[in-house]
Amino acid sequence: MLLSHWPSLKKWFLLESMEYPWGENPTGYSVWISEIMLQQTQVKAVIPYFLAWMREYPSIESLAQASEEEVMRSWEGLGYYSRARNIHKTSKHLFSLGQKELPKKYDELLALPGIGPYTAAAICSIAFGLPHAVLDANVKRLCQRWGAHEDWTAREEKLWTTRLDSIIKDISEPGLFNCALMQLGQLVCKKSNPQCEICPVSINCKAYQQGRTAEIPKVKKKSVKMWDSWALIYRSEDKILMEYRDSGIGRGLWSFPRISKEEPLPRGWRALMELKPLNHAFTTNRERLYPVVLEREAAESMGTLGKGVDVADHGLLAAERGGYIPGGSLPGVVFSTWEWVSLDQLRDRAVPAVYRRMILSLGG
DNA sequence: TAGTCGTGGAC
DNA sequence: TGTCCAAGACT
Repeated sequence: MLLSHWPSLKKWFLLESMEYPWGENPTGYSVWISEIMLQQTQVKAVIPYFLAWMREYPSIESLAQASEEEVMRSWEGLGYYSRARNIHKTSKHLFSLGQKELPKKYDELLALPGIGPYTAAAICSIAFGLPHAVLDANVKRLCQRWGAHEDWTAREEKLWTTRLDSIIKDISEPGLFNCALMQLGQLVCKKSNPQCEICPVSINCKAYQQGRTAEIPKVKKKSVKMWDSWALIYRSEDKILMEYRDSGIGRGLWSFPRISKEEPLPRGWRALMELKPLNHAFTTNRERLYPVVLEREAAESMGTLGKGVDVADHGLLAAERGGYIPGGSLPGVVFSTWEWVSLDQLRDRAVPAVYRRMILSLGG
Protein backbone atom coordinates (compact mmCIF):
# COMPACT_ATOMS: atom_id res chain seq x y z
CA MET A 1 0.00 0.00 0.00
CA LEU A 2 2.80 2.37 0.90
CA LEU A 3 4.39 1.63 -2.48
CA SER A 4 1.49 3.25 -4.33
CA HIS A 5 2.33 6.53 -2.58
CA TRP A 6 5.89 6.58 -3.85
CA PRO A 7 5.28 8.97 -6.78
CA SER A 8 3.67 11.60 -4.55
CA LEU A 9 6.23 11.05 -1.80
CA LYS A 10 9.05 11.43 -4.30
CA LYS A 11 7.52 14.59 -5.66
CA TRP A 12 7.23 16.02 -2.14
CA PHE A 13 10.82 15.05 -1.35
CA LEU A 14 12.35 16.55 -4.48
CA LEU A 15 10.44 19.74 -3.84
CA GLU A 16 10.91 20.12 -0.10
CA SER A 17 14.15 18.40 0.80
CA MET A 18 17.27 20.21 1.82
CA GLU A 19 20.66 19.99 0.15
CA TYR A 20 23.39 18.57 2.38
CA PRO A 21 27.14 18.35 1.74
CA TRP A 22 27.03 14.54 1.87
CA GLY A 23 24.26 14.52 -0.73
CA GLU A 24 26.46 15.50 -3.64
CA ASN A 25 28.46 12.68 -5.19
CA PRO A 26 27.95 10.15 -2.40
CA THR A 27 30.58 7.42 -2.08
CA GLY A 28 30.67 4.48 0.30
CA TYR A 29 33.15 6.36 2.46
CA SER A 30 31.32 9.69 2.52
CA VAL A 31 27.95 8.07 3.23
CA TRP A 32 29.50 5.98 5.98
CA ILE A 33 31.07 8.99 7.72
CA SER A 34 27.96 11.15 7.39
CA GLU A 35 25.61 8.43 8.61
CA ILE A 36 27.72 7.69 11.67
CA MET A 37 27.97 11.41 12.46
CA LEU A 38 24.22 11.82 12.06
CA GLN A 39 23.40 9.12 14.60
CA GLN A 40 21.56 10.77 17.48
CA THR A 41 22.87 14.11 16.32
CA GLN A 42 21.26 17.04 14.58
CA VAL A 43 22.06 17.84 10.95
CA LYS A 44 23.08 21.38 11.77
CA ALA A 45 25.73 20.18 14.22
CA VAL A 46 27.12 17.62 11.78
CA ILE A 47 27.71 19.80 8.71
CA PRO A 48 30.91 21.60 9.85
CA TYR A 49 32.34 18.38 11.28
CA PHE A 50 31.64 16.50 8.08
CA LEU A 51 33.29 19.15 5.90
CA ALA A 52 36.37 19.33 8.12
CA TRP A 53 36.58 15.55 8.34
CA MET A 54 36.51 15.06 4.57
CA ARG A 55 39.29 17.60 4.20
CA GLU A 56 41.41 16.00 6.89
CA TYR A 57 40.61 12.36 6.15
CA PRO A 58 39.46 12.21 2.51
CA SER A 59 39.87 8.44 2.29
CA ILE A 60 39.93 5.23 4.29
CA GLU A 61 43.67 5.17 3.83
CA SER A 62 44.24 8.65 5.28
CA LEU A 63 41.96 7.85 8.21
CA ALA A 64 43.72 4.56 8.90
CA GLN A 65 47.06 6.31 9.06
CA ALA A 66 45.90 8.96 11.53
CA SER A 67 46.51 8.48 15.24
CA GLU A 68 43.75 7.74 17.73
CA GLU A 69 44.41 11.10 19.40
CA GLU A 70 44.04 12.99 16.11
CA VAL A 71 40.81 11.21 15.26
CA MET A 72 39.32 11.83 18.69
CA ARG A 73 40.34 15.48 18.50
CA SER A 74 38.58 15.81 15.15
CA TRP A 75 35.45 14.32 16.70
CA GLU A 76 35.60 16.50 19.79
CA GLY A 77 32.28 18.19 20.50
CA LEU A 78 30.13 15.75 18.54
CA GLY A 79 29.60 13.38 21.46
CA TYR A 80 29.13 9.62 21.56
CA TYR A 81 32.84 9.17 21.08
CA SER A 82 32.75 5.42 20.59
CA ARG A 83 31.46 6.24 17.12
CA ALA A 84 34.80 7.85 16.27
CA ARG A 85 36.78 5.00 17.79
CA ASN A 86 34.77 2.50 15.76
CA ILE A 87 35.23 4.44 12.52
CA HIS A 88 38.95 4.54 13.14
CA LYS A 89 39.10 0.87 14.06
CA THR A 90 37.18 -0.09 10.94
CA SER A 91 39.35 2.03 8.65
CA LYS A 92 42.49 0.42 10.06
CA HIS A 93 40.96 -3.00 9.68
CA LEU A 94 40.06 -2.41 6.03
CA PHE A 95 43.42 -0.82 5.33
CA SER A 96 45.25 -3.80 6.82
CA LEU A 97 43.35 -6.00 4.38
CA GLY A 98 44.38 -3.77 1.50
CA GLN A 99 40.81 -2.60 0.91
CA LYS A 100 40.50 1.02 -0.14
CA GLU A 101 36.72 1.06 -0.17
CA LEU A 102 33.92 -0.19 2.02
CA PRO A 103 32.49 -3.61 1.19
CA LYS A 104 29.28 -3.41 -0.84
CA LYS A 105 27.42 -6.30 0.75
CA TYR A 106 24.98 -5.61 3.56
CA ASP A 107 26.17 -8.49 5.73
CA GLU A 108 29.80 -7.52 5.38
CA LEU A 109 29.02 -3.94 6.34
CA LEU A 110 27.00 -5.12 9.33
CA ALA A 111 30.01 -7.04 10.60
CA LEU A 112 32.14 -3.90 10.86
CA PRO A 113 32.49 -2.11 14.23
CA GLY A 114 29.93 0.67 14.70
CA ILE A 115 27.83 -0.31 11.69
CA GLY A 116 24.42 -1.61 12.67
CA PRO A 117 21.28 -2.41 10.66
CA TYR A 118 20.43 1.22 9.99
CA THR A 119 23.86 2.33 8.81
CA ALA A 120 24.44 -0.79 6.71
CA ALA A 121 21.13 -0.24 4.90
CA ALA A 122 21.82 3.49 4.46
CA ILE A 123 25.23 2.85 2.90
CA CYS A 124 23.92 0.09 0.64
CA SER A 125 21.01 2.13 -0.65
CA ILE A 126 22.44 5.65 -0.82
CA ALA A 127 25.99 4.88 -1.96
CA PHE A 128 25.48 1.67 -3.93
CA GLY A 129 21.84 1.82 -5.04
CA LEU A 130 21.01 -1.50 -3.42
CA PRO A 131 17.47 -2.28 -2.21
CA HIS A 132 17.86 -2.26 1.58
CA ALA A 133 15.29 -0.30 3.55
CA VAL A 134 16.30 1.82 6.54
CA LEU A 135 14.32 1.79 9.75
CA ASP A 136 15.55 4.72 11.78
CA ALA A 137 13.62 6.55 14.49
CA ASN A 138 11.84 8.73 11.93
CA VAL A 139 10.70 5.83 9.79
CA LYS A 140 9.70 3.83 12.85
CA ARG A 141 7.48 6.64 14.10
CA LEU A 142 5.95 7.01 10.64
CA CYS A 143 5.26 3.27 10.38
CA GLN A 144 3.90 3.17 13.90
CA ARG A 145 1.33 5.82 13.03
CA TRP A 146 0.70 4.38 9.57
CA GLY A 147 -0.26 1.04 11.11
CA ALA A 148 -1.69 2.58 14.31
CA HIS A 149 0.50 0.28 16.41
CA GLU A 150 -0.04 0.99 20.08
CA ASP A 151 3.36 -0.45 20.90
CA TRP A 152 6.55 -0.88 18.99
CA THR A 153 8.15 -4.15 19.94
CA ALA A 154 10.50 -6.56 18.22
CA ARG A 155 7.41 -7.89 16.45
CA GLU A 156 6.54 -4.59 14.74
CA GLU A 157 10.21 -4.02 14.04
CA LYS A 158 10.43 -7.30 12.16
CA LEU A 159 7.10 -6.80 10.39
CA TRP A 160 8.12 -3.43 9.00
CA THR A 161 11.67 -4.44 8.16
CA THR A 162 10.25 -7.20 5.98
CA ARG A 163 7.53 -4.99 4.55
CA LEU A 164 9.82 -2.10 3.63
CA ASP A 165 12.50 -4.40 2.23
CA SER A 166 9.82 -5.89 0.01
CA ILE A 167 8.57 -2.48 -1.14
CA ILE A 168 12.02 -1.11 -1.90
CA LYS A 169 12.79 -4.00 -4.26
CA ASP A 170 10.33 -2.49 -6.73
CA ILE A 171 11.81 1.00 -6.53
CA SER A 172 14.48 2.05 -8.97
CA GLU A 173 16.04 4.60 -6.58
CA PRO A 174 16.29 2.93 -3.17
CA GLY A 175 18.50 5.65 -1.72
CA LEU A 176 16.00 8.30 -2.68
CA PHE A 177 13.16 6.27 -1.20
CA ASN A 178 14.98 5.86 2.12
CA CYS A 179 15.94 9.53 2.33
CA ALA A 180 12.41 10.60 1.44
CA LEU A 181 10.86 8.40 4.10
CA MET A 182 13.30 9.63 6.74
CA GLN A 183 12.74 13.26 5.86
CA LEU A 184 9.00 12.78 5.82
CA GLY A 185 9.28 11.44 9.35
CA GLN A 186 11.58 14.23 10.40
CA LEU A 187 9.77 17.20 8.87
CA VAL A 188 6.13 16.12 8.63
CA CYS A 189 5.41 13.07 10.78
CA LYS A 190 7.02 14.79 13.75
CA LYS A 191 6.89 13.49 17.27
CA SER A 192 4.63 16.33 18.34
CA ASN A 193 2.25 18.26 16.12
CA PRO A 194 2.58 16.14 12.98
CA GLN A 195 1.66 18.04 9.81
CA CYS A 196 -0.86 15.53 8.49
CA GLU A 197 -2.61 18.10 6.32
CA ILE A 198 0.45 18.41 4.08
CA CYS A 199 1.54 14.76 4.35
CA PRO A 200 1.62 13.04 0.94
CA VAL A 201 0.75 9.65 2.47
CA SER A 202 -1.71 10.59 5.22
CA ILE A 203 -4.75 9.35 3.30
CA ASN A 204 -3.94 5.76 4.17
CA CYS A 205 -2.45 6.39 7.60
CA LYS A 206 -4.43 4.48 10.24
CA ALA A 207 -3.58 6.77 13.13
CA TYR A 208 -4.69 9.74 11.02
CA GLN A 209 -7.92 8.02 10.03
CA GLN A 210 -8.60 7.22 13.68
CA GLY A 211 -7.65 10.70 14.85
CA ARG A 212 -4.97 9.27 17.14
CA THR A 213 -1.77 10.80 15.76
CA ALA A 214 -1.27 12.64 19.06
CA GLU A 215 -1.34 9.50 21.17
CA ILE A 216 0.77 7.32 18.88
CA PRO A 217 3.56 6.83 19.65
CA LYS A 218 3.17 6.95 23.41
CA VAL A 219 5.81 8.93 25.26
CA LYS A 220 7.40 7.42 28.32
CA LYS A 221 9.02 9.63 30.88
CA LYS A 222 12.46 8.96 32.21
CA SER A 223 13.65 10.06 35.60
CA VAL A 224 16.62 12.39 35.52
CA LYS A 225 19.43 12.29 38.08
CA MET A 226 21.12 15.56 38.97
CA TRP A 227 24.10 16.38 41.12
CA ASP A 228 26.80 18.98 41.69
CA SER A 229 30.54 18.43 41.37
CA TRP A 230 33.76 20.32 41.75
CA ALA A 231 35.87 20.29 38.61
CA LEU A 232 39.36 20.48 40.08
CA ILE A 233 41.80 22.49 38.01
CA TYR A 234 45.09 21.74 39.68
CA ARG A 235 47.71 24.21 38.39
CA SER A 236 51.40 23.81 38.88
CA GLU A 237 53.64 26.23 37.02
CA ASP A 238 52.15 26.24 33.51
CA LYS A 239 50.62 22.79 33.72
CA ILE A 240 47.26 21.34 34.66
CA LEU A 241 46.48 17.89 36.00
CA MET A 242 44.39 15.97 33.51
CA GLU A 243 42.70 12.64 33.88
CA TYR A 244 42.24 10.04 31.14
CA ARG A 245 39.46 7.60 31.85
CA ASP A 246 39.18 4.09 30.52
CA SER A 247 35.53 3.63 31.22
CA GLY A 248 32.32 5.45 31.96
CA ILE A 249 31.43 8.91 30.75
CA GLY A 250 34.19 10.69 28.90
CA ARG A 251 36.18 7.52 28.38
CA GLY A 252 39.04 7.92 25.99
CA LEU A 253 39.14 11.68 26.52
CA TRP A 254 41.01 14.01 28.85
CA SER A 255 39.08 15.68 31.65
CA PHE A 256 39.65 17.58 34.87
CA PRO A 257 39.39 15.45 37.99
CA ARG A 258 36.14 15.95 39.80
CA ILE A 259 34.63 15.19 43.16
CA SER A 260 31.22 15.72 44.70
CA LYS A 261 30.54 19.30 45.66
CA GLU A 262 29.72 17.93 49.12
CA GLU A 263 33.36 17.00 49.50
CA PRO A 264 35.89 19.45 50.92
CA LEU A 265 38.47 20.77 48.49
CA PRO A 266 41.83 18.97 48.67
CA ARG A 267 44.14 19.83 51.54
CA GLY A 268 47.36 21.62 50.73
CA TRP A 269 45.77 23.42 47.81
CA ARG A 270 44.41 26.92 47.72
CA ALA A 271 41.33 27.86 45.68
CA LEU A 272 42.57 30.68 43.47
CA MET A 273 39.34 31.35 41.63
CA GLU A 274 36.09 29.78 40.58
CA LEU A 275 34.84 29.77 37.01
CA LYS A 276 31.24 29.96 35.89
CA PRO A 277 29.40 26.69 36.61
CA LEU A 278 28.62 24.57 33.55
CA ASN A 279 26.19 21.74 32.94
CA HIS A 280 27.27 18.35 31.69
CA ALA A 281 24.33 16.28 30.49
CA PHE A 282 24.52 12.66 29.41
CA THR A 283 21.80 10.06 29.04
CA THR A 284 19.44 10.85 31.91
CA ASN A 285 22.11 12.46 34.08
CA ARG A 286 22.71 16.14 34.72
CA GLU A 287 25.97 17.01 36.37
CA ARG A 288 26.52 20.63 37.33
CA LEU A 289 30.23 21.37 37.33
CA TYR A 290 31.79 24.04 39.52
CA PRO A 291 35.29 24.63 38.15
CA VAL A 292 37.81 25.75 40.72
CA VAL A 293 41.45 26.63 40.02
CA LEU A 294 43.76 25.21 42.68
CA GLU A 295 47.29 26.23 43.49
CA ARG A 296 49.78 24.56 45.80
CA GLU A 297 49.99 26.09 49.28
CA ALA A 298 53.38 27.56 50.09
CA ALA A 299 55.86 25.03 51.41
CA GLU A 300 56.08 26.64 54.85
CA SER A 301 52.34 26.52 55.37
CA MET A 302 52.42 22.91 54.30
CA GLY A 303 54.34 22.19 57.45
CA THR A 304 51.61 23.55 59.66
CA LEU A 305 48.87 21.90 57.63
CA GLY A 306 50.44 18.52 57.72
CA LYS A 307 51.24 16.42 54.77
CA GLY A 308 48.15 17.07 52.72
CA VAL A 309 46.98 15.16 49.73
CA ASP A 310 49.42 14.93 46.88
CA VAL A 311 47.77 15.58 43.57
CA ALA A 312 49.69 12.81 41.95
CA ASP A 313 47.50 10.59 44.09
CA HIS A 314 44.25 12.20 43.12
CA GLY A 315 43.20 8.91 41.60
CA LEU A 316 43.87 7.17 44.88
CA LEU A 317 41.97 9.88 46.70
CA ALA A 318 39.00 9.42 44.44
CA ALA A 319 39.18 5.67 44.81
CA GLU A 320 39.10 6.01 48.59
CA ARG A 321 35.96 8.04 48.26
CA GLY A 322 34.33 5.39 46.10
CA GLY A 323 34.91 6.87 42.69
CA TYR A 324 33.64 10.11 41.27
CA ILE A 325 29.96 9.56 41.50
CA PRO A 326 28.54 11.61 44.37
CA GLY A 327 26.86 9.73 47.14
CA GLY A 328 28.62 6.57 46.08
CA SER A 329 25.61 5.67 43.95
CA LEU A 330 27.81 3.75 41.56
CA PRO A 331 30.12 1.17 43.07
CA GLY A 332 33.62 0.45 41.98
CA VAL A 333 36.61 2.47 41.00
CA VAL A 334 37.03 4.33 37.74
CA PHE A 335 40.39 3.48 36.28
CA SER A 336 42.27 6.51 35.14
CA THR A 337 45.60 7.76 33.94
CA TRP A 338 46.95 11.07 35.21
CA GLU A 339 49.18 13.57 33.52
CA TRP A 340 50.38 17.14 33.96
CA VAL A 341 49.65 18.87 30.65
CA SER A 342 50.28 22.42 29.44
CA LEU A 343 47.53 24.51 27.85
CA ASP A 344 49.50 24.29 24.65
CA GLN A 345 49.50 20.49 24.70
CA LEU A 346 45.79 20.49 25.49
CA ARG A 347 45.02 21.91 22.06
CA ASP A 348 45.86 18.54 20.57
CA ARG A 349 44.13 16.42 23.20
CA ALA A 350 40.52 15.33 22.87
CA VAL A 351 38.51 16.80 25.73
CA PRO A 352 34.75 16.66 26.41
CA ALA A 353 33.01 19.85 25.29
CA VAL A 354 32.29 21.18 28.78
CA TYR A 355 35.92 20.83 29.81
CA ARG A 356 37.06 22.46 26.58
CA ARG A 357 34.97 25.49 27.48
CA MET A 358 36.71 25.67 30.84
CA ILE A 359 40.11 25.37 29.16
CA LEU A 360 39.22 28.19 26.77
CA SER A 361 38.24 30.43 29.67
CA LEU A 362 41.63 29.69 31.22
CA GLY A 363 43.24 31.10 28.10
CA GLY A 364 43.87 27.80 26.33
C1' DT B 1 15.61 -6.04 27.19
C1' DA B 2 17.17 -2.06 29.16
C1' DG B 3 21.16 1.01 30.16
C1' DT B 4 24.90 3.38 28.40
C1' DC B 5 27.08 6.63 25.51
C1' DG B 6 27.27 13.73 24.51
C1' DT B 7 25.82 17.67 22.71
C1' DG B 8 23.60 22.00 21.38
C1' DG B 9 19.18 23.43 19.70
C1' DA B 10 14.15 23.94 20.18
C1' DC B 11 10.50 25.46 22.88
C1' DT C 1 15.75 28.20 33.10
C1' DG C 2 14.22 23.51 32.58
C1' DT C 3 13.03 19.79 29.75
C1' DC C 4 13.27 17.02 25.86
C1' DC C 5 15.45 15.27 22.32
C1' DA C 6 18.15 13.94 16.92
C1' DA C 7 19.44 9.89 10.51
C1' DG C 8 21.82 4.06 16.58
C1' DA C 9 25.12 0.73 18.21
C1' DC C 10 26.71 -1.95 21.74
C1' DT C 11 26.62 -4.61 26.03
